[in-house]
Amino acid sequence: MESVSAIVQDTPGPRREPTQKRSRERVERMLAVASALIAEKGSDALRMGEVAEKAGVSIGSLYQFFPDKSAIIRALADRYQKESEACIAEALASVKDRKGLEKAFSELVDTYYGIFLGEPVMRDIWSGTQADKALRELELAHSRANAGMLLAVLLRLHPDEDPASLETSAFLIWQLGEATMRLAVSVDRAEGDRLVTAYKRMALGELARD
Amino acid sequence: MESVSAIVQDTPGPRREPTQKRSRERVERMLAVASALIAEKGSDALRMGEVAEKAGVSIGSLYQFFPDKSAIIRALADRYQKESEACIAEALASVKDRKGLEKAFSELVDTYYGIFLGEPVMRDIWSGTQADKALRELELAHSRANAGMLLAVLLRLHPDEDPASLETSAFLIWQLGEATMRLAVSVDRAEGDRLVTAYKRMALGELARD
DNA sequence: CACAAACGTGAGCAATCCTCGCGTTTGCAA
DNA sequence: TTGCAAACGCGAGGATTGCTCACGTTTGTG
Repeated sequence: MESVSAIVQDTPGPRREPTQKRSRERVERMLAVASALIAEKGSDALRMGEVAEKAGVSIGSLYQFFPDKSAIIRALADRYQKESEACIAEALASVKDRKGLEKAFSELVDTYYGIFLGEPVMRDIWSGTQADKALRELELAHSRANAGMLLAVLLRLHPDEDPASLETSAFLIWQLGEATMRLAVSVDRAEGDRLVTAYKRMALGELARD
Repeated sequence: MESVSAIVQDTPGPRREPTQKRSRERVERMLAVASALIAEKGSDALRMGEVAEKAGVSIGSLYQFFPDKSAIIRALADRYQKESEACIAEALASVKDRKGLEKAFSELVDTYYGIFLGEPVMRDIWSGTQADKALRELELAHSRANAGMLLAVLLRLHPDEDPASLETSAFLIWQLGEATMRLAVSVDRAEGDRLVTAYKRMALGELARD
């Protein structure tokens, strides 16, 4: 938690935190504009000058709250991560046995796939196209956090299994799930659906391993 | 094959093909310098001016043979792909039955992992950090070609299986293998080894599906 | 030897990220 | 109310870097 927020905001140096109501609204506008521009043209084509102009602020104001371009993207990524965490927690909350885990996992994958298909910004940010070290580290931190929720269930269901082995399984299953999502949304819909189905089969096989 | 070479060289517009011996040697120097710089500082930090300077050529000469920065990286990627293809073909050549496939696949994964660990340039290029559309397409084309070799074996071993389903399996297994490699080399060695082992288990499970 | 095509050059253009010095507004305590 | 420090806001311009282009040089060929 601590380290994640550090990656989100503080990499090149601290920036002013908006304390007044006026500037908080301005920051919201900046993020909204950035999100719209990424949805439209992709994060590679995001231009700081355009964000400032469309948000009705100066370039200087933009840099008062975001230390660099990547910080805007990381801030957006962090919002999506909060939604993801809630979504995963809800899906896994009521799991009581292996059968329940399989059902919950399968539905979670479908939900995630739907989110990936429907959220162009999230898709763009996590499309593995980021030449940005801080963003890669943030993604890894998010992924570990998400895998951790899966691990918690596995530890509960398999208390006599080697915890380190379960952790590796959970982490890999989660990472490969994200890789599958990225791949599935980059090919046509029919192939994407088949890939997600095949992934679920592979992941469930690993989850069923005793 | 046709489309791959198109992605490698011709995206922003054709450039001169080196016909004289002298210029071929110069192009080799440019690629060697670029490779060394990527190994040292990563492809994000590759500077065209530095490549030209260290190769002892002018910036203009560099752009006569590579239409843009990404073309240099794609040219290097293409060389590694040729090695990969040979490596995969050799590993899968003598597969006669399912048992043989499992052994060959397992060894192939180990070999690939070793290559990833030992080749900083290849690791960097395929680290999923490329904000470069042409390079992403090239990676997909390479991956489909490699998955195709695995598919050929599967079709041979399972002639009565649905070919479309086998193709999806082969493609996903290959893509997730590459994802696992990228992940494994980005964490510490011990965790990387565990992840590769877990991946092999998952992939072999999918390969054994009848 | 003439000449066309390939080769080689580097100053400089254009795009873009980000800084910095300075003016303005806000909240608050006296 | 008023004085003031801190927060806010601004945008010209510094710095970097990918890439172009007009021109000079070398090479192969009839």
